[in-house]
Amino acid sequence: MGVQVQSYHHGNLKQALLETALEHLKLHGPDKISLRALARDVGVSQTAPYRHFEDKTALLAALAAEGFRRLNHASALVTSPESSAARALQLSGKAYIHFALDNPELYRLMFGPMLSPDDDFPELEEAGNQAFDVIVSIVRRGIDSGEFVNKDSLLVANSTWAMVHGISSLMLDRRFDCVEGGISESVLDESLDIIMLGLLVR
Amino acid sequence: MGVQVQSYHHGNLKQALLETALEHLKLHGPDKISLRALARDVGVSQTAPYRHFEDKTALLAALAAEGFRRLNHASALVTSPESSAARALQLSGKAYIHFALDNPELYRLMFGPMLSPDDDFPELEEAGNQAFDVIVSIVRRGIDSGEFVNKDSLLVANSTWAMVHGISSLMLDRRFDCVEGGISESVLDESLDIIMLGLLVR
DNA sequence: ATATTATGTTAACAATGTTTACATAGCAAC
DNA sequence: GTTGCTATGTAAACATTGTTAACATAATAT
Repeated sequence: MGVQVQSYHHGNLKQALLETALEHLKLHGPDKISLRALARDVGVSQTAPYRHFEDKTALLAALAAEGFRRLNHASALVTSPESSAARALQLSGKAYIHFALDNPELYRLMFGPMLSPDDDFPELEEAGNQAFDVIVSIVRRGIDSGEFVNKDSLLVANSTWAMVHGISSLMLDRRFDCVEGGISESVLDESLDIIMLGLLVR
Repeated sequence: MGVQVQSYHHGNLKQALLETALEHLKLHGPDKISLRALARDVGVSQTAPYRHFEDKTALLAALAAEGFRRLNHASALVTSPESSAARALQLSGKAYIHFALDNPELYRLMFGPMLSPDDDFPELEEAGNQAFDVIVSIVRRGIDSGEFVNKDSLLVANSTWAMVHGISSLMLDRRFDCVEGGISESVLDESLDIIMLGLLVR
């Protein structure tokens, strides 16, 4: 027996903090996250988090980085190298938007004002860049294969990301018409079609 | 002479609070705004704001509404009924993005997580809708004149807004490549061209 | 075994949002 | 004009938060 009732050292506090923070994010917005509340939930003193995160902001940044990694994963999963670039972009975009709608508060944290682009969080920056790279590589493939217009691939990727992020963001704010309490796949498809039309060679 | 040194009643506290709040927004992010600091700056007790705003959130909502009104103004100003819808949309979009870049923290407040779409602020909602209407009316004109594809005008307007908002948001987060310390007009034009290409009848 | 480092705790501080009770001004009715 | 009513302001207090400083304990290396 000898169940480990209480040990002075938690053992995996950093991870535990991030996980409960993700839980809290599902309930309230990112601005409502409190270090002390996290510590309470994990069952540790209120200053313990400071052994693992310099700041509250640092914890939020780690959270956002995890968000980008998951977004990454979600949008990269659906693409297969066999399909056309256009189809890959469409599927990837839909997966992206669905991720945002499924994790609204996490997404708001990732792009919200709690994390200023001025402060320096390499982990966050890299995860964000990788999310962008998913789009870039599909766009490059489309340009190389002649499917897409022959414009600067970074510009095209940026525009594509802007479109997908814009739809996600407006939908989260209920400023993009969608079916009450859900999302209409056809609306999504048609919106994505509009940007794709600007990309395709005619 | 009898200069009015101190009067128990401020006279125009609500407006004064909003104005200094806009000042504070230029310096720090929306999450850094403090009711007490505003009261201090205006020279009034820390609880006086509660006579004019139920909440801190209510003040932020009023601020965001003012932001939408200004955005509105900025993006509607540049459109003239004589020009083509395509040109109007391009100019209006550029004005929109410039507004976002000129008022980064205000824009972040307008779309940030401090204001949940769940809570009810009629003033904010109306101002936001009017911003949308600017786009809708241009899109309608383009569809009616045969310039734009004959799709549902709300869908097209939504997509257009998504594009413009996406560009703005990514640029504010420095996730959209642009000239260091400024914005490249040509990048902006080309990005907007891409969405426009999807709209134009071919 | 001992020293060092990593990790956790307690106590304290200043700042904030908010509520309650009280004070004063402006104004309308009599 | 006095009397009340309402709008607007103040003061005091509370709970909560982020953060720091000083101390305690565990894990680890020497």
